[in-house]
Amino acid sequence: MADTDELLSIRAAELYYEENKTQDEIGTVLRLTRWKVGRLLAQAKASGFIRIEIVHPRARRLSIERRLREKTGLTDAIVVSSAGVTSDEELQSRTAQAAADYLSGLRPVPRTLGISWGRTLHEVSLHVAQGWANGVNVVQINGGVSLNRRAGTAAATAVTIAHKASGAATLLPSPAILERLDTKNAIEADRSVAAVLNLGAAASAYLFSAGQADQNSALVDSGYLTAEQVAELVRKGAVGDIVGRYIDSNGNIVDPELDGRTVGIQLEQLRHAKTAVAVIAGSSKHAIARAVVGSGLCTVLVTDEETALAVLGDDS
Amino acid sequence: MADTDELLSIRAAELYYEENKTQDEIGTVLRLTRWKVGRLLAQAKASGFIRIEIVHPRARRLSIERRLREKTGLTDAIVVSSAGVTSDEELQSRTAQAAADYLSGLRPVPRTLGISWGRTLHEVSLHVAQGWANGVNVVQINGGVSLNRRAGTAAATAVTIAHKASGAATLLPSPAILERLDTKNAIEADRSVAAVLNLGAAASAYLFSAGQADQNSALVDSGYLTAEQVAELVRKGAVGDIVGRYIDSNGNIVDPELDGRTVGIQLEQLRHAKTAVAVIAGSSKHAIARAVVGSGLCTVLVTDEETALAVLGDDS
DNA sequence: ACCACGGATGCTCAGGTGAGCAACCTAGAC
DNA sequence: GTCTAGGTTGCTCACCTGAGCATCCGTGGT
Repeated sequence: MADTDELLSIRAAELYYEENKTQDEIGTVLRLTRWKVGRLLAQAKASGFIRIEIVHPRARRLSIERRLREKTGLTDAIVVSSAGVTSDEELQSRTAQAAADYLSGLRPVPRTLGISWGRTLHEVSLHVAQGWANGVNVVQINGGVSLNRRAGTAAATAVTIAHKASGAATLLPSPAILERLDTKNAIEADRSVAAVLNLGAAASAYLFSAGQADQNSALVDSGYLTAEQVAELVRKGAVGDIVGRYIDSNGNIVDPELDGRTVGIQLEQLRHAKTAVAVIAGSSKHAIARAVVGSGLCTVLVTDEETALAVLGDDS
Repeated sequence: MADTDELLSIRAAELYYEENKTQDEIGTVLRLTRWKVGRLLAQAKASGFIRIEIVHPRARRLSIERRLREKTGLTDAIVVSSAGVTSDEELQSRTAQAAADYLSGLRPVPRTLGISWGRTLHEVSLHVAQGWANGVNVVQINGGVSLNRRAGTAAATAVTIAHKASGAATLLPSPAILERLDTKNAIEADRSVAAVLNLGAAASAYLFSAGQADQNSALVDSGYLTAEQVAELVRKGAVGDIVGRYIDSNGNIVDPELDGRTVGIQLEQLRHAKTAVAVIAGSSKHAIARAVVGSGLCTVLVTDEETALAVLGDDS
């Protein structure tokens, strides 16, 4: 009987959703009362046989967003749907788009926006709409100018976002990581650098991404670290980096010595920020995303469906 | 504007389908009238952004079935959904189940049912429900006893189906293909074989599957043909076989000489049958399915979603 | 044989929703 | 400036649908 009912509920669902017949008509076809049909349909839904997906690059998963807000202490969460996505690139592009959208809608509009740099942030900058705000100044919060492969990408990111909001960009004229601690101290003490760091520390909102801890990291790519150094960090528990600083799954600095040579905003400053938007997408970044959210390094997370589920601990 | 509307329709769809809010509530959230929301929703549906799938082993694709009936001359078509299917085996199992279901519901109940043999048909026999009919006699319509690897599978298929309908099974005591034409003529002339062939020719319904033309064919497996012979048939245009006879994409016999040595029902007899049910599933059988349906070799097709679309010519 | 009980069934009724229609903008032609 | 055609908007109304409720039925206990 339960078996018959299950089969019937499937037949009813086919007629209802595929052929869009009315429950009454289905009743006639299957020789049931329309109330029975309604109950079968409800049963089919409850059993999870009916899957409704919104297939669109801009589609979001509100239910996952809600769960994220509730389970973690996030102020807000944006989760893009991965329905119909085939490549990781597409997923990252969708997420970048969503981050750009979120930035445009951010209220109050930040007077100063602190940003990091990287592939993700650059893509966000491209998706931001012209005139998304009026007079937002953008300041880089971690070092890294001009060493990376396509020189100027980091600068372009900040400039583009600022320009599209009729604001000015302030670049941080320093490498991301210095080889010697005293060099780092010296450069931080330099007036031009210190001013930018202070500006960054006082930003009204932050937008940053994260890197996974492996040889594909942007820091390796840019020549600040070697693949071996990253492997060593992983051995010490690193799951990835944000603003150039490697953290473990609890959000703690993995290598204080290395961190001491890293120029940019302190994690504690991010942790105490009113608005810190992390944009993290892709299957390789589940661990770092979990660490960032779990240790309160951001107040807003923009991510993809799978990463969001990983953060929630819903994956196997 | 069109862009804004598209985005709005996605937002509306999220709230409607994921959060199941009412159109009125959505109107309040998005600052729209409820009619506008209704139109956005309709637009989202029309644009194909809303995908509703019924995820269940017994789910069918009624819309494809209808198109098949309309576009081809089929009396009936059963198309199982491939939503959530990962392996070809699962797809074939679902299709076999559907064929068994169809057989049970076939009206008028056939007094004599002619069947072929093979992996697919065997699986159908397992899925047929005990007592699916009362007093249906089953007769094999093509040769092939006991030569195949697991001897007796062909016989078991017929016996099982007959037994479950409280009927008797009549086996065709002959190889599928003979090496010499005169041996074939002699065996056909033998009274015990001729009687079965006549019985098969007079069956009130037929149920058969199809094989693809490659080295994985059941006929190769059973030792009736070598892989080289099949390759030669393919060179001549063969796309697969039904009841042991290889046909090209137009449904014509590929090799009349070989066909002359094949024991079993003639294709013309199938073509003129009132009820001929073909069960064909799996990605490797798209071509043969198209040939069978296109040349009127069956009146009913039981298949999977992808194969059905291939038959309709919807694939690239 | 009788009764109590849980689950299924059919119904009422209050919303929710889509089709169809009139009013209204808007943009271009003259 | 005026007019017209096409598209959009807000609305009515009839229909569809889900929640809640009374009833029925079969089962197991006494």
